[in-house]
Amino acid sequence: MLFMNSSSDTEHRKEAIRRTILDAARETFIQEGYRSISMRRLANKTGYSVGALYLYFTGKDEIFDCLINQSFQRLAGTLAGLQQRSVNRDPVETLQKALYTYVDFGLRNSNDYRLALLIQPATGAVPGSLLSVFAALRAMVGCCVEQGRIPIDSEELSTQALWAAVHGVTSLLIQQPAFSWVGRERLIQEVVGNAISAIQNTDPARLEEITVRPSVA
Amino acid sequence: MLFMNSSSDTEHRKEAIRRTILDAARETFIQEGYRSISMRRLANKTGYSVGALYLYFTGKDEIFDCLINQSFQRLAGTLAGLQQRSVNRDPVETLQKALYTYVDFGLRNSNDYRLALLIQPATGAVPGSLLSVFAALRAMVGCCVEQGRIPIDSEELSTQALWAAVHGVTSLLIQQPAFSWVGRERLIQEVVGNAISAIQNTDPARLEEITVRPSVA
Amino acid sequence: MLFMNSSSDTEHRKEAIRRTILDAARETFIQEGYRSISMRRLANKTGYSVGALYLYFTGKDEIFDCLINQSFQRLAGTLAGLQQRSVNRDPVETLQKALYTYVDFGLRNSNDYRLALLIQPATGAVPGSLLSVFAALRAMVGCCVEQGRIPIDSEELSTQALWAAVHGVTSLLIQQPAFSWVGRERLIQEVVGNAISAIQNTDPARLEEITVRPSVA
Amino acid sequence: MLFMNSSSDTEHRKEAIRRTILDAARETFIQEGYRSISMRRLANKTGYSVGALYLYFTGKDEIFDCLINQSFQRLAGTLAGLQQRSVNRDPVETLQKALYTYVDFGLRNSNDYRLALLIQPATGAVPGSLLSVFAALRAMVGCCVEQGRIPIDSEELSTQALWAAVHGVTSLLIQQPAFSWVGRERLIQEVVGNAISAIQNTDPARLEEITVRPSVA
DNA sequence: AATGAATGAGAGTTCATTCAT
DNA sequence: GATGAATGAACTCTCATTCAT
Repeated sequence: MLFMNSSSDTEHRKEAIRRTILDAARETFIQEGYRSISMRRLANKTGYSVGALYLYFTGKDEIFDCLINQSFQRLAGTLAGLQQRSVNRDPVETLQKALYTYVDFGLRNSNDYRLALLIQPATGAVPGSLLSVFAALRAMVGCCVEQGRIPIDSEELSTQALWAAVHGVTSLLIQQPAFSWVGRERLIQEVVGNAISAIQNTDPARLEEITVRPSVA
Repeated sequence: MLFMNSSSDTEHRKEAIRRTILDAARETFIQEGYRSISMRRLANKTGYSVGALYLYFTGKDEIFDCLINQSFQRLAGTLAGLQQRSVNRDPVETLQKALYTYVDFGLRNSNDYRLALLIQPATGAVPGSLLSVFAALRAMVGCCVEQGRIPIDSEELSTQALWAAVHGVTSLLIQQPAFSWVGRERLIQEVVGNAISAIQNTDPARLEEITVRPSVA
Repeated sequence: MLFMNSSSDTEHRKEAIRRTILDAARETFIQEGYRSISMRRLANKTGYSVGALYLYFTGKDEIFDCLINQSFQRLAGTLAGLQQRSVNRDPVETLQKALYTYVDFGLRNSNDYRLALLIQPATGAVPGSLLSVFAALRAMVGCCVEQGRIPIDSEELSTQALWAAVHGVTSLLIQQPAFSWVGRERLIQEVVGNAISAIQNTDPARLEEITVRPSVA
Repeated sequence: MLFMNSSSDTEHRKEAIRRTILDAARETFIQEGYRSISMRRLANKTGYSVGALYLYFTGKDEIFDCLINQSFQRLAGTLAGLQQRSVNRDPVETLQKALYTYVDFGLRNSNDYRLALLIQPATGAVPGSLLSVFAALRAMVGCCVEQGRIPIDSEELSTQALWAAVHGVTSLLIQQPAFSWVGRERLIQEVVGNAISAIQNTDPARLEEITVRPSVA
């Protein structure tokens, strides 16, 4: 009886320490920029020795991956919750809310966002948590399609276009804070509004009209 | 008389060598990725000694800045030329061409694009060449406004929204090549098309409708 | 009465666990080479914790020493058995068999052989098990002397020369597998044959003839 | 004129420093055993910084390789000189001298010898300088064959057997200095004498007689 | 003007060993 | 008796930068 939960306890303790380390990593990261996270610095911040970090993570990469996944899983969860709570509401409005949520999330967790989307990933694979975020968006677009608010067959395309729109404004605001933006809010509203209204009118036929594709030397 | 131009000559020589170094840097950069550029490697490529690089540049950062500026000045120039050559054409169509040009440029010079817009700039200042690119876009939008194709007073806002749109699709395609995009071309056309049609309909009044702004915990 | 054997039991248990650990060590050792044995890896293989290893061994060195001794005790035992079973046979032939056995043993247990004889021993002492192997060889040479097949008084010298011969071919074949050996078997037969025939003719007088001893600068 | 030799001078200087570093490496190696050569320690010994070592060598491996090659090239050179100077002498006597020289070399440069032949080489390739040593021995054996002192067609086999013999005694004396050897000189003479006399009598037919090849469980 | 030499700091990672529990 | 946690020192190697010549 006494030891029944021992392995479970161990797991819990281990997980708790992993969280501690990740929190410190995130903080260091926010304070000093992504450049400054070295295993040694992280060890100092956490109070652990360098070697101890390797007891909880296989290496630096895993720490980075965990940071990113934590963040984006939170976003994906928020988006999923949003959809569940809005089951009888206007799906387009819900989608719009989701886009705002996405941008807000990026701006509030700009370091994670940078880490996940702006820094060349070592591996070419798309992080699972990012796919979850995309999937959540796509599910919302799917609702709109079901209710006839978005042309059929454009579900994937429209979702990708929406992603591009919100990512564009989010990353520009993060990476170029010194630019003379017309108010952040106003720009965000413009971009989100444009994206939402555009996909509602997406007409495959229209695409055919555009034949001009310039080249750059 | 004999030495009158000496300082000018010196300047010319200096500038020529700077160009030589930058060319080698760009090439190395393209071949091996921005991560692998070290001053030593760059010295080997150019044939100069490591120390010599510091005679022409204050350090690694300046070399990077120059690379970026060179690239974006080229883009800005291309866009300006586009406008000049399209003086009697439909300004919206010209603008559309410009957006495609922007995306193409980013995809073709993905290393430069990454360096300029996706990697945290050491200094907060926006590079001048990037401002030039933006200014070129804005000039085109201005033409549209002049001809009544875009609502008055939304010039700055619309340009920023356009930038966000093209930057969004460009950077996603660059950074997430492994994602299962619906064809690149199709996505680009969708995004550009959406952005163009959206700004034509931008209605300040519409913005007021949107009052919902969610928060993320 | 109840506890009389407790210390003996304890000893038995301890010894059993030591054997378990050594077996795992040997296996790891064979699979991954001596370089890769770390206490952590060994702990994983055995299922024990790292700390537990230190309850049964004073440290890594003792584990290595035990491994070596185990192996060479096995060889010494094999050689002794060989002699016992060959009590009425030609002692020279038995000796020859023993030499082949030695080489075979080295090649088949190359990791142990490397560990014992090719890697600088931490302590200067000759491992006891190695002395046993030598003693077994020497006993066989002694038989040959007794039966007049080898000149008297050269027993120790001859045994050492034999050892040198078999060790030479064994270690070269182990350490330089890439060398273009005339077939392994052929070389072994040549070396063993040479050694056997040479000691039969060892003539102390002959040694005196050799007076030339060159020096290397 | 002034700069004509500049690259040559540079090369000379570089080579000189390489030698300095190698000397220090050899010394450290001799004093503290092969285990203790780390780049840091070597840097301390030489007075250079760690990074500086990498200006002259590509890494630790190259330093090791150079140490080994230096030594064995010296041995190969000595052997070659021996043969040249003994052009009209008894080739067997010259060969005998060479074997003594080999053993002496190993004992006097025991660290190099250990490095080259007793420590598992990282790469499977046989070092070139070791091949040179073998080639020198083989040339001498070839002389003996030419003069009818050694049976024809056994040249390669005999040379390998000789190598095994001298390597055996050399490495045993190096690795087991605490063993109760009958005097070093006496053992060496026995082994070399045996080897020399044995190859003179090598008879392919004899090999056929030996059919017994035991196995070890 | 130009260089080769040199450096110190820092990177990620692994290790044998200890010890409170 | 046994463990999980932790450490500190060690490892090889790379870097941007400086400076005497």
